[in-house]
Amino acid sequence: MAEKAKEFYFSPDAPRNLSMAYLLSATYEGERRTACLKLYEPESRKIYFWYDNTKHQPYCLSDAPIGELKRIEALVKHQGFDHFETVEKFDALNDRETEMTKIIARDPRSIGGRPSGTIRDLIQKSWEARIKYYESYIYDRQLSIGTPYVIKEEKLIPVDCSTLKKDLNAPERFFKNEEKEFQAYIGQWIRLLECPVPEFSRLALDIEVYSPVVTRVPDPRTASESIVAASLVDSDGNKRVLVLKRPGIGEGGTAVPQGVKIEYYDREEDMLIEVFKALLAYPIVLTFNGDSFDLRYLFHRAEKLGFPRESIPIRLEEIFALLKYGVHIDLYRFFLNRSIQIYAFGQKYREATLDGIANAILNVGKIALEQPISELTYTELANYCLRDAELTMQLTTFDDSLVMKLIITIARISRMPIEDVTRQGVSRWIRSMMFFEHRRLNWLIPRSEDIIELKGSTATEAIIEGKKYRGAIVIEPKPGVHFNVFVLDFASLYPSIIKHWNLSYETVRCPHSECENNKIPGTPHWVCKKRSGMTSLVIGTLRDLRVNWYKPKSKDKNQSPAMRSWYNVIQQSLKVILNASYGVFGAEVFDLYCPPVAESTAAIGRYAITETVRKAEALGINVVYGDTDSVFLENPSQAQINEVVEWSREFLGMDLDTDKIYRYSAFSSRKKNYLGVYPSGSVDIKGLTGKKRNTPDFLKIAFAEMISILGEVESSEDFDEAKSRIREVVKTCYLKLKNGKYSLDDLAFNVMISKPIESYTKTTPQHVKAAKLLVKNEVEVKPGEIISFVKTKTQEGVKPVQLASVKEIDADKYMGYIKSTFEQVLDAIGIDFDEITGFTKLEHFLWNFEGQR
DNA sequence: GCGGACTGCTTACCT
DNA sequence: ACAGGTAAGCAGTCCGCG
Repeated sequence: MAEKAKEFYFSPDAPRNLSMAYLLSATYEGERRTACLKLYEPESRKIYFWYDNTKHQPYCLSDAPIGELKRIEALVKHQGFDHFETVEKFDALNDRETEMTKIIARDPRSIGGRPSGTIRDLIQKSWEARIKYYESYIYDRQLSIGTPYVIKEEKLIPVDCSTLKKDLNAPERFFKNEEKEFQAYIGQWIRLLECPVPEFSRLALDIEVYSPVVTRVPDPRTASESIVAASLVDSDGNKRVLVLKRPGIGEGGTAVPQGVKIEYYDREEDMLIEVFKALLAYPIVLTFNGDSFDLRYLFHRAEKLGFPRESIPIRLEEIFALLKYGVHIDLYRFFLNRSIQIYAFGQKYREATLDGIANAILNVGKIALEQPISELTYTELANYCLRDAELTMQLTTFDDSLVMKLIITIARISRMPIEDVTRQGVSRWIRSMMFFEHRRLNWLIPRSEDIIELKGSTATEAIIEGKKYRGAIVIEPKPGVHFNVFVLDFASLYPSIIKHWNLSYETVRCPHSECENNKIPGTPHWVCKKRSGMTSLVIGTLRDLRVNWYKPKSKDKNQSPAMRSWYNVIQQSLKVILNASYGVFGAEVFDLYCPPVAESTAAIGRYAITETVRKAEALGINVVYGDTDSVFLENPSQAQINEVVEWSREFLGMDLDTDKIYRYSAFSSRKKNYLGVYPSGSVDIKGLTGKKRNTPDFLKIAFAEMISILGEVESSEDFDEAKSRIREVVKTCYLKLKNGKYSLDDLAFNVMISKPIESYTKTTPQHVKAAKLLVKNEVEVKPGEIISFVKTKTQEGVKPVQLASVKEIDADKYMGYIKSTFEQVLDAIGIDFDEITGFTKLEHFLWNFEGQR
């Protein structure tokens, strides 16, 4: 077995000379004790390993001089200790140059990679000891993940991307008004971001496992059951399904797609070898939940069947499953990332399941199963398994490989290996980007505890109990209908503030007494006047790039559609990073956590919007609403707008733009709750129940009908007609409800259960009650699932749709919902719900009477 | 023992 | 494991009521 497995394992060491290859990831190679880079060469479509030959070694830093450290016997005798060096670093926190001792080790685990007995533990204070070795390597060598390199005589040399794309030298001319240093810096970013991205040859993998108990998901740690099918779909369109022969199973059902032929195996071992061959044949392997299931199961199953470890091309970590040869991307983890979900895909999908995401993005779902896996015919099993791999692949191929480009772009910005960038959150991306910058400038990376100790905590009080500091302001809406409303907003407010006010962990509450008068409005904090902050520089640059370069280019009709969409990917990636750039400073998990920075940003935001409202009102403009970074102005003249915008640029130093214009907008007295009708008649809806995703479909549909009526309203006179049409909509809806015309699905509330059922200890919300009923009926319920339930007249008051019948529906409860949903809008346009429906007590009686007949 | 006022929990949303 | 602010509905509790 070992021999057979070994024959397909090839050694991908890079040759002495290699033409252009893209750097995808970095790891530590334990046997050779060096950093190892994975490079993708697009011509051969192979991964090559390049091992460090610059004698780079792992290290951490100490503020004690060498002489002092030499006296620590356990340190100099530590088996991982190599030698000391003295280095100069800039200590930004204290604004001084400082001498540090580099404690250089033979292997990374000796520094801090073990629970105990590490070098880190032997010294009083250590710096940069918690950075993974391969990260440290990337930063020290200033490597750009996702960009091309060549190898010449074993040396790794970056390719100048402007030789690949001529106009990459143009940016300096565009940003000619900026300072020289800034121009050069922004130019570097543009060359990094716009460097061409190759097509990546890749494979999607999915496996199916036999399960004796239908309701139990097979456990990958024990891997006690057979893998009965595996599907392999690649980016060239090749599709394979491998199926294990089992007694008593036959073919039957819909045939597998044309061009696909089921490959049968008598022995599971032979099938696994075929899967492993495929894992070694592709530079990138995609799975959906492969970290926790597919690759983990394959690994343990192979071990169980007697495969020697070295013949298994998978490297298991605690939570991740990586590949020895290529790069494994677990799309489940990538799509689960909140920033990706919200900012890159605009909340298109709710549940992070293959079925949920594929349905939302690709309009295709998984194959629905009528029977458990173990009872399917070979053909049914093959089809099912194949679909999963197809969907997994399509999640990276749709829109001209949007997802691959997004991943590469974020990897470029964050300086993170592809494996990490697809598995970690935005706070880790920003951490990595900032650490890279520290090493570029030879700054000491500060210790988190030192930042907290020096900068202290926050000074403002949050409105929400339990929060750390005060956030944004929402301006009280002026209820009613307002025509010709201009919405002005600050282009990326918080990043602009960070740039313009020089905010950074080292500049806020800096050590200079002469800066203390440079106060941040609404706080006791001050900001440095002598040095420019690193965060301010980095985030400011990314902001300028997005606002002044990529966003316009993504809409520029002179660019080809392909280029526009590429600029859009870059613009989106920047947005994801920028949106989180303020929040991370208020998040404990962030290594540069600095509450006064986040607090100051929010405080300046409040200052900016309040002053803007004051200015607008002083000019005689009616401000009808505003939230965080926007003001809604009723029927302003162009001259008035110009004046506010001009004032903002001069007085606040920030760009205020007209974001949108409404023919009219309608507010109730509720904040974050309004509708605005564009001149085209399309309607912008914010926060209204009728649009929320947990609202039953029948209500959403009726609500949409009302909205389309309101979209046709041109002037205040039109409201009379609209009113009577809306009345009909509500009445029809109510009648259909009473007459039982809506199906259970129409009536279902769809609420996500965010925790395991047992952890709802304080209260039992309705969706949890419904979930409990499901569990009672042996339906598994997992966190993150959407529970669909209807309101019933039964004991619990709710029932999951699967178990309910139309007869049990509590129509009165639903009537209350119709009322509250419509009221949010009717309030705003000055119509009373009971008046519009004409529901006098007598009529109520009559409706009920009719409903019963 | 009952119902209204209140608080706290939970979800979904806005920026 | 980016942040805080807001709305809504329901669960559960308190309190008055001869």
